[in-house]
Amino acid sequence: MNEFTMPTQYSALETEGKWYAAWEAAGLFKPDESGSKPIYCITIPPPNITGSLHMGHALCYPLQDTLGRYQRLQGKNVLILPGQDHAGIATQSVVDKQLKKEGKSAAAIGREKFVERVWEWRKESGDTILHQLRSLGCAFDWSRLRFTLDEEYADAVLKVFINWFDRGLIFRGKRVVNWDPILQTSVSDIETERKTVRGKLYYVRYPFADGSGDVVIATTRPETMLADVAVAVHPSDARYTGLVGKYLILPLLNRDIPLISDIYPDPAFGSGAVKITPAHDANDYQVGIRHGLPMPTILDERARIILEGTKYHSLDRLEARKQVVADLEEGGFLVKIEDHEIPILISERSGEVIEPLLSEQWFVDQPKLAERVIPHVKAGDVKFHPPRYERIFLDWLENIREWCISRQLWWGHRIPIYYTADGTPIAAMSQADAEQKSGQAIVRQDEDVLDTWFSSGLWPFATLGWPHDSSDLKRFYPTSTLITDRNIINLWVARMMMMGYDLTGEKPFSDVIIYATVLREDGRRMSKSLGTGIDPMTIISTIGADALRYTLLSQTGENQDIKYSDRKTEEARNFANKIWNATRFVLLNVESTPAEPTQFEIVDQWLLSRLAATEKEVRRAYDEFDLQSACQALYRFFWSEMCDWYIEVTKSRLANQETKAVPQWVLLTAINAFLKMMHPIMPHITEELYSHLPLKDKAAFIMAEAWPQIPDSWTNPQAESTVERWFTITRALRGLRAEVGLDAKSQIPSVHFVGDLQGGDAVIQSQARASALVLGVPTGPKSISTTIGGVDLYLPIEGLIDMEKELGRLGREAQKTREDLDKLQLRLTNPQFTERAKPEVVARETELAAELQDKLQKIQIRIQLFTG
RNA sequence: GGGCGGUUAGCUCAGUUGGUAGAGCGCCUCGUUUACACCGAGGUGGUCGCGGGUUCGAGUCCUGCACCGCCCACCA
Repeated sequence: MNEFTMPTQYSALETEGKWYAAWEAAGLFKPDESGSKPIYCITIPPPNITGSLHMGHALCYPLQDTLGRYQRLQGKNVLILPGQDHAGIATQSVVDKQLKKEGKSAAAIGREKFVERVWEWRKESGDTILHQLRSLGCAFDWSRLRFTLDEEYADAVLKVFINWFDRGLIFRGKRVVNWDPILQTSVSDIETERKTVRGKLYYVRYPFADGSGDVVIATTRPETMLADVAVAVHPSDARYTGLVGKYLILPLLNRDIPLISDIYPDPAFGSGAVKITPAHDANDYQVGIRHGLPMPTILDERARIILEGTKYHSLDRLEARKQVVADLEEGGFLVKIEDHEIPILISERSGEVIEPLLSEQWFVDQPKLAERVIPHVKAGDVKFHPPRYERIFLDWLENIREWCISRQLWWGHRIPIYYTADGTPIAAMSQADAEQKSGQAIVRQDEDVLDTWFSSGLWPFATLGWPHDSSDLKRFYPTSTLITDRNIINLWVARMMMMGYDLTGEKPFSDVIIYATVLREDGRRMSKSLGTGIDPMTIISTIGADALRYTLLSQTGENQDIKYSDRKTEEARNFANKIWNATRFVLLNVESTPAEPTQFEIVDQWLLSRLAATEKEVRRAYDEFDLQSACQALYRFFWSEMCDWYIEVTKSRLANQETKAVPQWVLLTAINAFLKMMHPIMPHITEELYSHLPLKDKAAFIMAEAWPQIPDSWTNPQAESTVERWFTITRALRGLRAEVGLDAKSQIPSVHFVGDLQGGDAVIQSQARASALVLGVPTGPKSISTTIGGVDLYLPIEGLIDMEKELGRLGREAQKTREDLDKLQLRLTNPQFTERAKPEVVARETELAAELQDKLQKIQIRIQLFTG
């Protein structure tokens, strides 16, 4: 396709596909293997293999691609390393559901077959999202693709476990953990969500064993009384003075339990007495520990009651609640029921209410690891963008707790713990290793797998070959930038920091960018389950990846949320079309690169100066991850300055053989620079247009180009202010003609002016479409007029317009001017202002007041002329 | 309960160290000029959430409050 066959509408669909293949074939996604260029590296947040592209991804991954492309243009050796996360719980759920549909179950087919089955599933449909990232234009190095269950990666994970186990950073313990009764595994605190629901508060009477009255307790979960081992009251609570130490009869089960004293109960809440169920409540567990209480468990892994020989046995927890309440009532133990707001924990994965459950799990000593990270963050070794997230991050690290890393799943890294006959745990890479290590026979391996975040915490270095001293690790680690969303700052970023500092001795990355959440236009969340999501692939296949990228990236700054809307993608599409057509215009007018001119006109200098300013701003914006400003600067330069003004002003010069060389050169230079600066955000269209530019020295791809080098000498404030004054005058003239209803196309016979046009006569005349500019006040016919930038403009309009209307307009203008002037004078006559304000401010406002004064006088004269 | 972000034109948002409020879209008027109607020209539109304070001067700084959103938190 050459410029003459370029259609007048840009078709993203025809353009985008071909370039991705071309870049990849040219090896542009891979870093240089040799050379001394500075390094830029991102290991992308690995999407889940179960995932498919959503709007969050459509922001996150192009953002990383944009930074990578920018850094390439800046001459860096760039590696953007892609990968995928095995996503333990999510993936296991998917396959579980499939099995269920087939009438099978994981339990029935067994661990080995199940894991095989998951691998099969991954082969078939686990790569969907990787293909989608390609259609977004992401220039990732697919030759280095990593998966958290790759053999090498898995090796690294196990080594970390063993290392930490041997150092005492990993230990086994019996704790109350968050149990998900649907997934039937423990989940960590940060994988749960707190909610408040309307519920009931039950007041229950526990009689004293000696028949001397009773104690009333309040509970939201009466069914757990079946596992009560005590009732606690606060030591300062006068109501219970002298009663502590006595025994109570646990209703329904008729067991004796002690009344104990502990600081946990809040005397102001309920009756001040709390039933203690250590195995099914984290707080009660602490009380149980403090008092050495027994900790019977009465719920199984599906949250059913396990109490052989009672009527409650095998009831679901909610069924059991009804039964217990009914029985309490019947037995006369139920005092009252109140409505109550109950805080509950929801498992983020299954949506099920979490059951606190006492069980044996593996833990990581996070407080110890965090200690090492905190000073580095405080010292600024790792910077957050926006910076407010640093505080949030540190707060969490400073209050961090143990991390439960064992999951009762099959899909994942199986915990490398082997037990000898006497139950001693040995951490080793294999059973053989364990036997060698312990000198004993191994009877079994731990059944659990590791929390997915344990393995993804190693991402920035395990993907580069750690723990081996690989050349990639040496060259690309520490990585440069991490881009992620705020929901996983604690879940993932913190883990990478702790693991990175502990295992590599270095920070995993220098900058952490937290990007905005993409909401719907109405401000609601996009959610697949609610059907409120918008599929990015649909957008890509209608208006193109570039437009989608621009839509999201042009809203990306320090904001917390951005709203997606079709109107915005339309804007982006229009911008792409504008870029297409303006370039098309230039190509129609420029057949080859002219030599660099030695003489420029002022408008040329103006555009080059604007280009210089734009380049500076865009570079600053990219460097500070402020893509919003980058887009704004590029949009303004291209559309307002280059298209609306420079091209329009220059058309006549381009039509003339004698004068066309200079504007041709300027336009080509501006477009070339613009396309490079725009390329990181809109890679396809810029690559396409670049390929058509008739440049002498040109890289094979814009992607492999260098960032535009703008000479300092192009910065020309003088030219900028002069030319912008011409434009202001032009706009004023256009305004005058529109005011009186003259067609925009028709020529005005002549415009009179008084004042200095600073060489802008020709530009003003042509852009305002006047057939002549005449110096001096028009003598004969009546005119409409205005004063702008120190120039009085007169448009003779006798017979063309309604004189009454014009008088009205002049009256309004006079009034507005007077109001402005009054405000200013009020300030200028205030000694407080003239004495305390900065002298330059006073000077400027004094000058402005003089101008307004002058303008007002002239308007008044015109009114007189008109009426006279 | 604690913390963070937001509140500026009908809509979505910019607004640098305090110095007469901006963009895009929408709306209105005009327009088939050697790119582009996914366009061009002009215009309408804002007591900058509310109340105090600092200052000659506040969208911008301080302080209360309201509303929206997010995060953290062991009250049965």
